[in-house]
Amino acid sequence: MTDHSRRQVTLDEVAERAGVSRSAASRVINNAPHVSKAKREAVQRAVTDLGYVPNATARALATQQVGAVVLAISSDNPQVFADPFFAEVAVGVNSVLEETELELILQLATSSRGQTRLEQLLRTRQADGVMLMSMHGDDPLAQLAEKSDVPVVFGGTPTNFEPQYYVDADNRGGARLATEHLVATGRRRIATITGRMDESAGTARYKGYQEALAVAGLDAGRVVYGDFSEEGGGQAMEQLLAEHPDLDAVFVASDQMAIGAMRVLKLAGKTIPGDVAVVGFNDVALARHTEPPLTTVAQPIQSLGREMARMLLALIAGESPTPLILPTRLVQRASS
Amino acid sequence: MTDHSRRQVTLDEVAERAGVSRSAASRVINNAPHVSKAKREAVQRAVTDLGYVPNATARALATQQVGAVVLAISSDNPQVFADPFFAEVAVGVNSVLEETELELILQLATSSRGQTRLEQLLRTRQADGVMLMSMHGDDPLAQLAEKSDVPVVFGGTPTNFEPQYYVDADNRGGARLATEHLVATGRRRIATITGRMDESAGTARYKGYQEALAVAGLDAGRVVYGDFSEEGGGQAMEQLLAEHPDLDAVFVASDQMAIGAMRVLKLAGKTIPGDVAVVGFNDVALARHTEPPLTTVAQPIQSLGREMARMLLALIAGESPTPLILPTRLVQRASS
DNA sequence: CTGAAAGCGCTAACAA
DNA sequence: TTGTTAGCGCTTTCAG
Repeated sequence: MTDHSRRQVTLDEVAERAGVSRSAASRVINNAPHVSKAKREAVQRAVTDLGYVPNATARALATQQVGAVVLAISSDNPQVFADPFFAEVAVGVNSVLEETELELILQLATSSRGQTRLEQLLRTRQADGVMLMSMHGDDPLAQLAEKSDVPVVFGGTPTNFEPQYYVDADNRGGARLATEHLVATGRRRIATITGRMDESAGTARYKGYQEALAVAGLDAGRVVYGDFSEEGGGQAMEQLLAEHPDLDAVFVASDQMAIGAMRVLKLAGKTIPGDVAVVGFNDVALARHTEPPLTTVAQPIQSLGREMARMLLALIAGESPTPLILPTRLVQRASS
Repeated sequence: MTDHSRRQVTLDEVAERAGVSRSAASRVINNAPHVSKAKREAVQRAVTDLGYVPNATARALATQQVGAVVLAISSDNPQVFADPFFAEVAVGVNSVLEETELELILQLATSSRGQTRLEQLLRTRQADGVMLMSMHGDDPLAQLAEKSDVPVVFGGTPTNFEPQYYVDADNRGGARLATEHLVATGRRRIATITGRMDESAGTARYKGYQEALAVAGLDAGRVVYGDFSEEGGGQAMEQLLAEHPDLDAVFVASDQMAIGAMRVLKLAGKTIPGDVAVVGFNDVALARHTEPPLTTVAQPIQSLGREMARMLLALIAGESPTPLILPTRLVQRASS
């Protein structure tokens, strides 16, 4: 390896080596026009000879563009990251950013410190754009982001307003799919355990459930409100069993909750899917391994990340992309 | 589209508003000494009045410090991120960085583009420090990082050399723990399914297994080499069963593989842990939910991230921290 | 097509 | 304790 790595090679050095002015060198680097072929080649040679790499900071200062975008995850609960969801989104985002010169800055806003930083970032434009995944519905940061001067795209939709630019999974459609499947397989007394109703994923899935039952002309009254946790899913199932002992199926708004629910169901002596069919949501890795394996709704998580990044790029380029809703699909396994 | 430009409040404006020189203002901002109380307060007032936030880019250019560190994950396989491991490390890292002014840049180096960028970064100091998790042993990037001018701390250890600064989980100790547990519960014909031997986690866990058996005076010859995947775990178990039908326990170097192995074991009519005891490694969420629940070795993943970040901070501050090996612990469940 | 010169916003050495 | 003065490395008018 060449040992030019000691001190940084500057543009001036390149220019001198190539025997041209700094501006000419600059033009070549940014392949701008108005440079003779001869000079262009001389500069290129100097660049490889010297191992020149432009100083991103200086460039950022001169162009007033940071060269970095932020993936911000705002949540009141650091626990959410135990979920592979986050990682997969990041992979998707990264895959499209890799094609550009942009860096990816990660901003987990769980503590108040983290939130303050995100706020400042939004106010002072320390990034060229922000992708914000807000894990609870009425996040003040979400509002602030929407008003910000910095281009922002949302992952998922806040509950209290509809952002201008977002990409979301089709939670409602997925829930409808799941419930329709239950109807199609002969179930008639279909209950649901909802997610947190302060998250749009929670409300949307509940709506999907209602819609499907309305279309089928079935009663949508067997409802217990859950919290997305395994623990909570179990409790909800107990309550459901007590209030509606006749149920023959349950659509559970997350796999975690479904796992808890299945445990309770088995404890109560119910067979799955014989007595009660169960469908979950998310298709986490665990779903394949439950007893019986869990029918569930899969979301295109990596695509979500990818599309968020693409949308942000478009925004930065001055375009006006339209919001996106990505399709979900039913994954049938033995529990229904 | 909305006009995303807005002028930023500069230090000069603050200085003027406060009626002091720019250097005085600067000193206050960085709370340096040599400023009279009166001026200090005047500046502070101006700052809040104007809503001044320093321009990080300009500061970076002037100080020659980027104000950001990189968490780089180098792997030939984008799939590794499906693992929550990555997310948890990031959370740990973030938690300590949150206490500082440093940003966290994520660099997933799976594609050659990503690797090139990481290389450039290492060569040209576009970050104040790098945390490198290298997922396969003889990663050329690892060598490059070690030679780099930029402070680097490794997560896990490469197979082909020992870096100066690293934090790793005690894979060897964990494997020994697991195997000793098997010995202590009366098993005598203990097999192992190893991980990939081009990853240090793979070789270290294999060594731990060997050590424990050597100490116990038992035969350590029932070995099949695996690849950390569920699929591979199943195949390895088949081979093991064919070659060593007398085995009464198996230490499997990852939970994923253990799950595959348990499936094969059951198919072969073996009871767990009656006929064959099984112990895994990692304590993934799934381990709690297998049938029977999987005894496994837990690693302190978040701590790993936290300690990496702390070590990097120390390095940046000019200290010489010592490498760290974090303890693992046995989580006993029904499979052993 | 080419190069000189004026910044981008901040820090830091040096005088005063 | 103050303020003045150079830069940090790059981009970008603006004349030539």
